[in-house]
Amino acid sequence: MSALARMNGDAEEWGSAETGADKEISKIAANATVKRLSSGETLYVEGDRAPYCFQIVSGAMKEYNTLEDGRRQVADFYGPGDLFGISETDHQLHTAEAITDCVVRVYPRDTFLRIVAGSQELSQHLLDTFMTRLHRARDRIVMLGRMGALQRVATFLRRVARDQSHSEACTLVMSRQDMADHLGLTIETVCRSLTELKKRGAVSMESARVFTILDMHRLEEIAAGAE
Amino acid sequence: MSALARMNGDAEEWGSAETGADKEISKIAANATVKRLSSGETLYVEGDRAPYCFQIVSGAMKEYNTLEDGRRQVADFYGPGDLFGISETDHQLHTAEAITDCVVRVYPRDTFLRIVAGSQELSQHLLDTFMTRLHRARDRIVMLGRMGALQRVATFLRRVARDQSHSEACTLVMSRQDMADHLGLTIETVCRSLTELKKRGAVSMESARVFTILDMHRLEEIAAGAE
DNA sequence: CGTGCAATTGAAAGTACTCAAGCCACGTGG
DNA sequence: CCACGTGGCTTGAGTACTTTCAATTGCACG
Repeated sequence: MSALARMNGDAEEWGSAETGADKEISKIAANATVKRLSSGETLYVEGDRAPYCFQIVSGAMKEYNTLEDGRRQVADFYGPGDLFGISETDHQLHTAEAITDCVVRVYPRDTFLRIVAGSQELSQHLLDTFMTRLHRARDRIVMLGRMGALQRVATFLRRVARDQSHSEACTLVMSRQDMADHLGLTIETVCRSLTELKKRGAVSMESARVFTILDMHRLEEIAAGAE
Repeated sequence: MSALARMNGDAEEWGSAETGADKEISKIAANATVKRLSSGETLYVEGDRAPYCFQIVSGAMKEYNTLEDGRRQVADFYGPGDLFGISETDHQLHTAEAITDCVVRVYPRDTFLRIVAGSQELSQHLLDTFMTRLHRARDRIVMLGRMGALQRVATFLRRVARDQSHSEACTLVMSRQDMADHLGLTIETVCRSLTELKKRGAVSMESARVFTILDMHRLEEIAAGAE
């Protein structure tokens, strides 16, 4: 289950009643405080000391890097259940900003890591989370390194649709700018690619933030690189 | 310490005598068989079942994905000490190929994971490894998403030089094709970028595989995006 | 001293970017 | 209630950069 799915609140990776790590997780949750963010508000900035790590209760966030000249690259989007703000260093690698109004749990980093280390189950779970995230990051590396604009946008829509797992009317929680920054394109190129996908009958757009896949087969062909 | 450093045998992340996880690691090493590969030989292919994971004893390897049309994206390079071929799924995500003649240790995946799970220290270590790898993958995402060709090549050389940690005569273990596939460029663009870096006096090249940084400051400017 | 492969260079073509307008939905104020 | 402004989205024209295709050079090896 990917972050985009959780963005709609469809599932919870951490803190749900399903996993076997419940008791352990409640130990961690006991150490959490809760913070509310409005859309656009930033939670931390690249380079900050990182005494806390975070978990989304509701809403959606993005993590990104900013280059000297202001260009941005969003590393990932997160939704309900997702844990973020934790790395092998003690400072933040990215800037985190709310895409929508959010509620996040705040864990003291040291406590969090200590509790995780003490539970084989949690360790395993956290390791899986990072393996999956690495997997996703590498998929994006392939996309950024070797796919054209149309292919990137098609791939992105396909993933959003799959993650939302209902065939009708998928919602984009993020702006065109965020999509562009995620896909390594400009706003304009994202728009043009969407227009092209409409022109080819692969998708339709009910509004700027709502789309429907009309022809999954064609969309997949395009995502796979068909001209 | 990054993979490129280990490529020269400068350090060992796993299996060195330095870490505190020695006894645990020896338990794992006891389960290992050893395999020799010649340069160009492939160890596994994307989609293969993954009953084993691997660790380089000597030599250098690359892990890459191939798209339908033959384009490649190399996910990472690995050197002595590096562990690879392991993920959250039970099939391989990449193809692994020897860049030079190699010796690798082969671990049965299940045994490996069981032993790791049984040791807090090893779990911690493996988690750190994956966090670091995710960190590196995201750095590359920024590079691929937002940097131009010259900037990518400059960044790459700087990293190679830093990892080899001797200011003179750095060695490129990989071919131009591998560099191109790593940087999301074509061979030709890599060459032209190298030529441009020479022209600007940032580096010199003793041969196609050996370079020296003449002006680190300028190289860093270029890597940071100076025109 | 050829042969063959890797690396480099050149010219033409293509793709995404920049800059510049328009468009559209929505909220505000007259 | 409607005109107006704002911000996000879309479209267009020209430019810059990377790729593609095509030689050419350089180097290791027989």
